[in-house]
Amino acid sequence: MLSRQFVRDNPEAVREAIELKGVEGVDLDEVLEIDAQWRELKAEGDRLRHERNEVSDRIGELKQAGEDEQAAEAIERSRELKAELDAVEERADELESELEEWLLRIPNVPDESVPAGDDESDNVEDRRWGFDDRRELPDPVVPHYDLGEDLDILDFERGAKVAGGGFQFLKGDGARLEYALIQFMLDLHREQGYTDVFPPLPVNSRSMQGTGQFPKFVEDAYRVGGHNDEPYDDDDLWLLPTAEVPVTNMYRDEILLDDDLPLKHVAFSPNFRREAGEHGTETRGYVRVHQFNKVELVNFVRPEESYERLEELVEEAAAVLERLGLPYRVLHMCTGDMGFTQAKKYDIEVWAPADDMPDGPDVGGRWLEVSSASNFEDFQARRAGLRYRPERHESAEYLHTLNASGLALPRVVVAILEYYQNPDGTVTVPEPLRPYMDGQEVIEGHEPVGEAAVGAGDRE
RNA sequence: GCCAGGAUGGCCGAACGGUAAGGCGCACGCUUGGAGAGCGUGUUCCCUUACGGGAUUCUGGGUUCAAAUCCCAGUCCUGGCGCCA
Repeated sequence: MLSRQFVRDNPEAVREAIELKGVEGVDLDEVLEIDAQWRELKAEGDRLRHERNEVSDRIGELKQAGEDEQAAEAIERSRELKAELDAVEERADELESELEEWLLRIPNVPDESVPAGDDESDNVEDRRWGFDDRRELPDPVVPHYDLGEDLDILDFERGAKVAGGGFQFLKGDGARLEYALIQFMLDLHREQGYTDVFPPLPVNSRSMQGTGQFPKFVEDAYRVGGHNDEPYDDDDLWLLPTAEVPVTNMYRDEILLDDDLPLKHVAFSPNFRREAGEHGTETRGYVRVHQFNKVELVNFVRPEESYERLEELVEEAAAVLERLGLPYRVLHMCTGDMGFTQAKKYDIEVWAPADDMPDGPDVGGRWLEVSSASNFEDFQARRAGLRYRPERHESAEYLHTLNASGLALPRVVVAILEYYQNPDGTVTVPEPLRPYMDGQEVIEGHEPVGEAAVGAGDRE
């Protein structure tokens, strides 16, 4: 949320941000008008209340002095003032809550360093890593969704049976690979100075609003009880779409010490997203699912340090791919492709070589986003009441929040299954993961269970 | 889930219908040879160019001319009982 002061003082910058980010239904002129009216009523209310306070003081004094007649007059005057005041303040409160509603729907303003652009085609590639000395790959590379079923380590059909489309089982070495990745990532980030947090998985509405998911993106969330269309209040529960929500809200309405900053938390959690209307070959398999695991990095920093921290944050997330030897690129997101809450954002995309996509790299395959590193400046901090005290005697200020995935597990699994694939249909386990898999070097797959085994031709 | 008690500034803590004591911490100033102690001022949010004003005792309602104080509902905390992987 932007401050009222900022919106008042920089209407053009706000107008531009609304347009760039394609936010509809926000009439800035009306917002400014409401703000002006509210301030007027506020001044009038303050004046009336001041007078009433004076009268009230006098009643106390008169009563003490035993001047009952004069006290009765003053009480009468106080009654009149109260009636006037109620009318003015009721209207002022209405305007103020309208104003708050609007402010929650106004997007963050992009930082000056963000490249201008309309959509994803205008994003600027920052750098590529790992393509010069890449592995020799089988031809063709089998897509992860086929290979995963061949090896019987990914099972989408049974996931759909048990929970619905978009849910899956990881089995045997598939599950172990996932666990290994989680432990590996947590260990790496701990080396980078992160403190572990394992968050609650349901979060209340207030938390979803604090990080900026609500009110705009209610339809993407899984609600615990009740329908998403039904009205909700601050206490209703939702399954977290990312650990960013509980971890950023962890210090909500608190004041941190200057010494606490920068505060770096790493959180592992499953994530739940409805992904309404997202289907097709680009999302086939383990690429866009309703439940997935993610290791999330959340930073709380002093405002003057947030942009430097963002650069470091990208490195911290990318380090996962470098240790695993997976080629990737970093994209500088343009103004038109940034989300509602971000002031600046980088995407890290890993290379998945199997499915050639038009916007993939020249060597074939496609890019899969595994992390977004974002600086929210004080946008989330203001929504969530996250402050710190720069100097001990000074008043508290909003701090800056940042986060990045470090990383989203499924797409890393996809990249491993495709990039570390061998011609015989096995998958080499990247070296750094072996210690987490009892030294296992190769994933060779499993015998299928049930009648599927007959189809595989492995039984007499 | 039931019963009882509780929630006051950065922290502790008083006031229990008449408009928020006091202490600690922190900052600045005075004082001092220096340090400490002492004294003074300040230490939440909003409106206002300013002067100044308003709000704020967990949250939301209610009673009253007036609510930290009385009543109702809720949230959270503590203790006891119950249940439980």
